[in-house]
Amino acid sequence: MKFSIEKELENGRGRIGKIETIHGVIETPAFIVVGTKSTVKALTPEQVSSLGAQAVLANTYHLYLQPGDNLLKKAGGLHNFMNWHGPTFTDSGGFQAFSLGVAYNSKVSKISNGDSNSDDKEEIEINNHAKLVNIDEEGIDFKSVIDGSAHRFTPEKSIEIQHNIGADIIFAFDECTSPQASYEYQKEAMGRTHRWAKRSLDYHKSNNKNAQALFGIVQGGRYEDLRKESAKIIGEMDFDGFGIGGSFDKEDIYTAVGWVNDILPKGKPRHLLGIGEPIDLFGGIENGADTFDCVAPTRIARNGSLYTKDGRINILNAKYVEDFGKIDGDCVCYTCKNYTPAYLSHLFRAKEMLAATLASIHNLYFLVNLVKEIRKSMIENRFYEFKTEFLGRYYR
RNA sequence: GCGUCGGUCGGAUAGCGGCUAUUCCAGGAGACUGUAAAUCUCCGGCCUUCGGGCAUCACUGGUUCGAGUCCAGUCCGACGCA
Repeated sequence: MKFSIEKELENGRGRIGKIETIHGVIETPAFIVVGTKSTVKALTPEQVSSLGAQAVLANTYHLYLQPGDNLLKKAGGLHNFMNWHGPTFTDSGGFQAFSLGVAYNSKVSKISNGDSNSDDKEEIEINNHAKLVNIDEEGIDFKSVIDGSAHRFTPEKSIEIQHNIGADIIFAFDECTSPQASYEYQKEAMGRTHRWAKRSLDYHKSNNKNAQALFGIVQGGRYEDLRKESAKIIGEMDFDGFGIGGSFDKEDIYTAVGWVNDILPKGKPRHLLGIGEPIDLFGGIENGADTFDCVAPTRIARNGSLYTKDGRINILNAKYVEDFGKIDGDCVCYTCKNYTPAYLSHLFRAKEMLAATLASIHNLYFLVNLVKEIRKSMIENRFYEFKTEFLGRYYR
């Protein structure tokens, strides 16, 4: 993998660049499409490609459980198996430390809106009994979400699995924490993530035969001193690039990204893990993130929500039943060019599978294209104007 | 005409003398940020000073401290017999 910066944002940390992999180039900044189980839900790779996506991110935990990383190896790797021949990423399974841990069976999101009350703490207590993970210094015991069977991930194991899966860019094994975790816990988990980063890197260096790139992951929650410490420690390790992970406060994701990116080495790419609301993309790019991934566009699509330039809409609302106009104004995606709100409304109400496909195409196009527009605005030195104009309309 | 069974929210249901009338679907709204997710949450008689108050199980009476539930009659429906 090779990364180059072509231009930097004036009065900001942003950059325009490109990541070159043996499976193709990613022009950054870029929105990476999530395909957890080696498929972008509801879409064929041809559809993903034709809506403009440059790369796909799959998940180590899920593919390890099903169909198994050895099967992917036999299939000739992720690209061949899923018939996506562009660049790919795999997440390390570190997010599942959170989603199947304290977040299991709860409403806790990795993005906190600030207010934490006693009810939440009570909920966390309950979840400690239900959770499917147990974390110790050496690694994480996971229970399978498929059949409840027990599995153990260590940094070495995660990298071994990712080598078998064969994505172009892979991530160090980390622990994604809850935004509600205490400072003390964030610090403890961060220290563990740093030790795991070193072990991930060591294992990778001595076993990487396929020119895969390894990204280290910065943690530290919402605390400035921890974020900076993490960026320094991870940034000094010999990774090919970096992920910025973990939990954030909704209002200052960008602030935290800025703290980190001022410390990380400039010449290597930075991936902001799991972030992807329009406002977050502007904030992340402005503060020096190069790539993003997020389940939101495909998940909310399947649940009937669509991005429009005037904000999110719920196509299941009664007002769309007889709306034969446009879904999103002058949008040129396949869905908008060919179908009306009334038709999508019908497909969702009738629970037809095409609903998920058409909505996913639109939402992915919306975000992929938004990042491309942001990139273009940076090239043309009008990033701030574009940001003000877009967000002013989106959140009006 | 006789007999049997039955009428509970838009539909389908539970409820077998007692407290807030159950559940599913349809309907209305909301949520979703490195996917446990084609998922989840809330609303659904009227009034309210937000404490609560008043209704309601086809209809009319009755029994009872208390009735969707028991009794009688009426209306409606299904089935059976003529």
